[in-house]
Parts: sequence; C-alpha cells; structure tokens
Amino acid sequence: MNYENQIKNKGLKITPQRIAVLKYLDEHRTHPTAENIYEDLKINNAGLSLATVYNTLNKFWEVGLIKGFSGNKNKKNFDKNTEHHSHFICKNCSRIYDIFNDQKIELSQTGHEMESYDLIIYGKCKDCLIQTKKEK
Amino acid sequence: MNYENQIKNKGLKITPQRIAVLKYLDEHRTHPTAENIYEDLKINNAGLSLATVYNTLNKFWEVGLIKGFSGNKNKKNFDKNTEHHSHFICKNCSRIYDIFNDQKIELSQTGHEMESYDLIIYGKCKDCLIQTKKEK
DNA sequence: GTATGTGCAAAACCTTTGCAGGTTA
DNA sequence: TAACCTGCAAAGGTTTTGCACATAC
Repeated sequence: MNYENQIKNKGLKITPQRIAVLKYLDEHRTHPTAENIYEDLKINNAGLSLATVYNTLNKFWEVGLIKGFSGNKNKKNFDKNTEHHSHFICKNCSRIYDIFNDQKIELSQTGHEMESYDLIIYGKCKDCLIQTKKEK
Repeated sequence: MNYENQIKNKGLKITPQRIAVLKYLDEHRTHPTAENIYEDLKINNAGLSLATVYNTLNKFWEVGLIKGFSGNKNKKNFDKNTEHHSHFICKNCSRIYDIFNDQKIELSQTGHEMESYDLIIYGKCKDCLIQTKKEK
C-alpha cells in the first residue's frame, strides 16, 4: 500500500509533510528520533518544522501507523509498525537492532488484560563482540 | 543486607541522602519518579535537593542497585532492582504493576549477547476491567 | 588529605502548544 | 467552506551541570 493510502486509511489528511515522514520511517529502519527525521528531511523539504515532525509522529503513533519507544537516552525512537518485534540495544555502540522472535509474551494469572508490549533487550551486539575479541 | 552495605558493596560512598533514597525505593514499590522521591523525602531530610536525587538515582542505576525505565509519559520511573521482573502499565489508570513471570526471554541466533531486558506490557488492569464491567 | 558527594541555580534538552496563516477534502 | 494541518516562536517539563562547600574514607 502506498503512503497516501496508509495515511488516508487511518482517517488522517494527506499532506506532503506526512508522506515525507512516513516514507522516511519506511526507508530508514534505524529507529530514528524526531530530530533525526527533521534533520534529514529539512534538506529536501524546505520549510518543514520540527514541531510538525513531532505532531506527525504523535498522530501516527496514536493511530498505530508507527510505534515509539524509549531507548537509550531521554529521547524517543520511532519505528514503522511491524507487529511483534522487539529491540536490541547495544550498550557499547548504542545501535538499535530489530529482533524478530516468535517467542510469545504471556501475562499469566494476573487478571490484567494485555494489549501490547515493548521488549527491549540490552547487551553487547555482534559487531562489538567481534571488536572486543580482536583487541585481546 | 542493610542499606549501608548495599551501597558500600558497589564501591560508592555512604551518605545520608543515598541511604534515604535507597530505603525509600525499598519501601515504596510504586515505581516512583525522581520527583516523587524528592517530594516525599525533603520533608524529613531538610536540605535534600532534587539534583542529588537525580545524581543518586543515576549512580545507583549505573551500578545496578536500581533500575530505571520509561513508563507512560516522558518521566522515568525507578525501581529497586529485583532481577527478572517486568512491568504492566494500565492504559486506563496509569498504574504500574510488577509482573513476576518465570518466562525466559531469549535472544535466538542473533549473535548478540543479552545482559538484561526491559519488558513493559500495556493493557487494562484488573481493577479497571472490573470497573468497566460494572458500568455496563 | 584526597577523592567524592551535595546543593543551588542556571543551563540544556526534549517535547508540546497557541495562534495566524495555509491546505485538504 | 469547514475542518484540519503547518510553522514559528514561546512555553513547559524533565534532567544535567558547574562550582563552591561539605563529607566520607
């Protein structure tokens, strides 16, 4: 489905800014922050403002087009919504990896009702592990 | 183990402020924010500053005495570190529940090395579910 | 005695908001 | 046309920092 329709299907109006942000998130699976998106897009979209990026991200999140999560710092990272995946954050290089895992998260006998979850796994990533070994 | 020793064992100096913060987190399993802690403690610890609460929390987090996570808003919640537990956040009432689950989180065939994880489950809590039923 | 921690206020930082003007359906 | 969206600048809220003083070991 093209970007216009994805936006339209959620009952949102189509604007060039929204298309640009959605396209960006679709093409950059690096879990960018609002600022990352703004910095990259403002070059080609003269006049795009950071406030609009935030507004757009929040709207998209609200309707489920994307997901936001709090990674390393106090910044939020955004991700085009691909259901049921988790994130691995390397404590060394801070890169964020997608983890597609068929592990089912369960909420046993609590009486609560699960709607969604965020799973963030911290550790040392493959690349940094290799680097460490080389240094030894 | 008493608070003094827990702090000392991590190589940190013992100060009245640190003991107070650690004690507070031990006795209040409500996942308070830095501000919650500060507001409650300043009554009995005249002169305790918010900056010190932040410094202390960050130090404790660094050495693993406590854990921080980003719950609902843009605030951080803190938690005395009890290994292997997750959090359930009610989308309705915003309460945060501890979930002790023997489910093992695995990181299959990625090549990365897991050190820890944060699992936050969102949904509707027991109490709010009952409330909803009553209203019907 | 030296390294570390604390308190204060200011700064830094991220995110939201009000409003006027512009755009979409 | 009516509702919605954008951009700007300003405000809001949270967290960090610099520095002088105090404290722990």
